[in-house]
Amino acid sequence: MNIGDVADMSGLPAKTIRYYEDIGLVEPLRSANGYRSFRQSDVHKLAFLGRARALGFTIEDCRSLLKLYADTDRASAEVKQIAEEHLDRIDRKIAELTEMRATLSHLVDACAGDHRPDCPILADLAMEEDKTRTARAAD
Amino acid sequence: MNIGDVADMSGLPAKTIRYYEDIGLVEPLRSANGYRSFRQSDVHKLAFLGRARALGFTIEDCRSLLKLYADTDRASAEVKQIAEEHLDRIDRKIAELTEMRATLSHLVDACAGDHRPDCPILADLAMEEDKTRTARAAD
DNA sequence: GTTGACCTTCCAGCGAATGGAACCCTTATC
DNA sequence: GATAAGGGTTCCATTCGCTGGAAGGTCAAC
Repeated sequence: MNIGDVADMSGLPAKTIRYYEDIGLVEPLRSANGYRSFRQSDVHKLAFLGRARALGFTIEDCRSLLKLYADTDRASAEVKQIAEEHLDRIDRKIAELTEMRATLSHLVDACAGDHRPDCPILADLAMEEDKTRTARAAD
Repeated sequence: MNIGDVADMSGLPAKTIRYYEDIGLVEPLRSANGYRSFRQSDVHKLAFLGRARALGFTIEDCRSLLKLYADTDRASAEVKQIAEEHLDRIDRKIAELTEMRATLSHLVDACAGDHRPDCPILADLAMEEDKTRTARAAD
């Protein structure tokens, strides 16, 4: 199979597939004309990568996961550890964003959003000495 | 003030402050010896930037916000629009992460995490035809 | 005069692709 | 046989927001 077909089947852009070959995640064969020639197993691997990336695993995680997948003697504990660490990362990210969201939506609500220049958002960012600072302290 | 003092006061690393000068967010003066010489207003601007970045605003947002802050004829609507767009970005990101989290924690829970090789996490990533796929479909 | 803590510039790298240029291969059509 | 469309190839640059490090200049204290 050529790269275009594989792109269609795996849902990954051809560019990304080439990149994945570059960094050693897949190793397609080559046809006589120099075109990459993908086996069924390559397509399967790429789809695996697509799903792992969609779950937010890093490329290095993906590399480990593929290795574990290939190793039928693996311990599921190893896989689970990678997934749990990733889950932690996600939780930390969500917590961070949720905090941002709270502060920001607070400020947005307080802003009239009209033609006048007075703006609690700017006042907060500038840490001006007014009620906005109190609002921040109250968070 | 030299960059080290400003770093301490603003909470930003010196490297970051130099970078912000590079991209035109601050324009400190220069002393005779070539050292950057920061005014009080520069420090204020940098602290503003630090807070805006902590809320997740992009550098380009920050540039706009600084411009609006400097413009006493601004309409608060302009500030609010930037903040609301950012809030949307945050909401979309949170939604994305929350979905990842749900799927992933599902899989983690289903994985024994012991010495045996059987692993629903890998099975799902590989889209193997078993109960895991059903679990995914049920999400 | 020498140490050590500052400061300077410039270049490279992170993650994970993505865009584009310049060029080759294949197939169909005129 | 020429040509055009639609594949494919490589390589280099760019994104975002810094961060690290090398190589060197400056300054105050001892």
